[in-house]
Amino acid sequence: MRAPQIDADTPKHYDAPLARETIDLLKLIHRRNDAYVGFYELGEQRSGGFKMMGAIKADCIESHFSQVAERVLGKKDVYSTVNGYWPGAKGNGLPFLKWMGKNCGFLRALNACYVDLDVGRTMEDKPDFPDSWKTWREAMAEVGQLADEGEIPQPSIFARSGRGVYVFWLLENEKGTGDPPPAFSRDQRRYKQINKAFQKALLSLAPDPAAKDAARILRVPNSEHRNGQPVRFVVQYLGDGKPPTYTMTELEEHFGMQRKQGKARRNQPDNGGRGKAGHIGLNRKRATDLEIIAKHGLIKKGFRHLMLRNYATCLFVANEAPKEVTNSLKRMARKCIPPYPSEPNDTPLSEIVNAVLNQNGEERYEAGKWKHGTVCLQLAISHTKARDMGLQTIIPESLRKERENAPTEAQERRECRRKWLAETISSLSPKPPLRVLAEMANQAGLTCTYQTIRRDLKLLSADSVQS
DNA sequence: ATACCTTCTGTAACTTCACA
DNA sequence: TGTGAAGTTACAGAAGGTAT
Repeated sequence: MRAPQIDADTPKHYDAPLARETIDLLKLIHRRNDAYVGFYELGEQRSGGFKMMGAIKADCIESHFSQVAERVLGKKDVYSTVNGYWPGAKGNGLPFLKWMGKNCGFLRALNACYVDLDVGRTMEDKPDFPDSWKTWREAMAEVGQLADEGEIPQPSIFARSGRGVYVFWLLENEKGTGDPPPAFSRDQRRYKQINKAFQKALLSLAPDPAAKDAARILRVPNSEHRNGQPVRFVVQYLGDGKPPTYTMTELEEHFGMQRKQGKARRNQPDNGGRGKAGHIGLNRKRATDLEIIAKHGLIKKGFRHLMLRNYATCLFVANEAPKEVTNSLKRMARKCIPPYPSEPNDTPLSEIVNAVLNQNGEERYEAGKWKHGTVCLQLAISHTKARDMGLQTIIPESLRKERENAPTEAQERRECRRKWLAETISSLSPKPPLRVLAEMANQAGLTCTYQTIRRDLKLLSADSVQS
């Protein structure tokens, strides 16, 4: 077994083979090079909370584990982050940090889903939870059995946490690069749901219901529980000599989880939010809208040059290749009324493309600041016209307001349910009990519980008193 | 970009009531 | 006094919105 690479002047007061194994395990979990793994220890008093030992950049674990090794290997109550963190702008790129923010806002990579099985308890510890009296060996065997039966995906890593058991399922992104997925807030939501599904599937093994968040820290491999028991990780190598990895979609599909499609959030990057991705998304939409507008013959003399330039800018910002920008611009020019160019002094299309391609960042930023409402006025796109054409973003102010104020899915569902309820109770006397009404609503396809029916009835009666 | 707030709904435990 | 049905309440969690 190779010894870990450590600084020559670092005193070696820890077990080298153990360090080697710990480094390998940490590297297996923390695969995104620019994300950080944080190490924490409990203060003298248990109530003292967690104290930061430091954080290591994932691709520097090999060279910098020595910075924490002495305080981790064989030591009691030391923890590390399951997932990878962004260290803040100041620390970004440094191999080792003394301090790093630890909350879900700083997460960068979702390395692994996990469950924490609170087994290994005694009858005296947990008299009401017989499941928790199982030993760690029994728990691991039962998890393995469930995986073999296909109830849960095969775990990537089992770990004896000193008393109970951790089980990990390594994650990979949807791109197939093998890196873990990013940790945007929507991904963190999915992550929690998947961890919850694992808990549900392992309900007979006393899963800790609180341990499902992405910001969690768990005991470091080869450290010790405060009871003196070692923390040992075991990787499950399958047929190809690697532990299994999963995309979040695969895990969601395994558990039959349906992704909720709520009303899109304003700040989602692909929906015109801030940042580079937001610009790309917005300009894609703008380009699509301009294509629709051109198809309807609304780009007329006087605004052709302006709109063609706008269109080229959109395509360019949306990362289209220069050749594609030129081709698309030619297609759009043919749809103008009359087709562009039509006069001898009309700027050639190639010049429009070049002007856009040669803009510097600031000029491009300024060029992108055109107002959708103004364009609608210029091209005579009315509220109804914009709606009928199915435009997404180049729409008059009035339509934007209307869309902003449109009811959410939940509001629409509620209105529908209340209407049904008002009609139903007016035809029934006496009023059926809440639970019966809820059952009737469910049969009518209006899924809800009796508490919801109760609230609806309360509001309906308040409305009738007012009117 | 983020934390914080509001709204909506479900879960679960509780209270109230009628009736034997 | 026990039982079950019905109503009430607290709280959690997710979605969505907003202020900074």
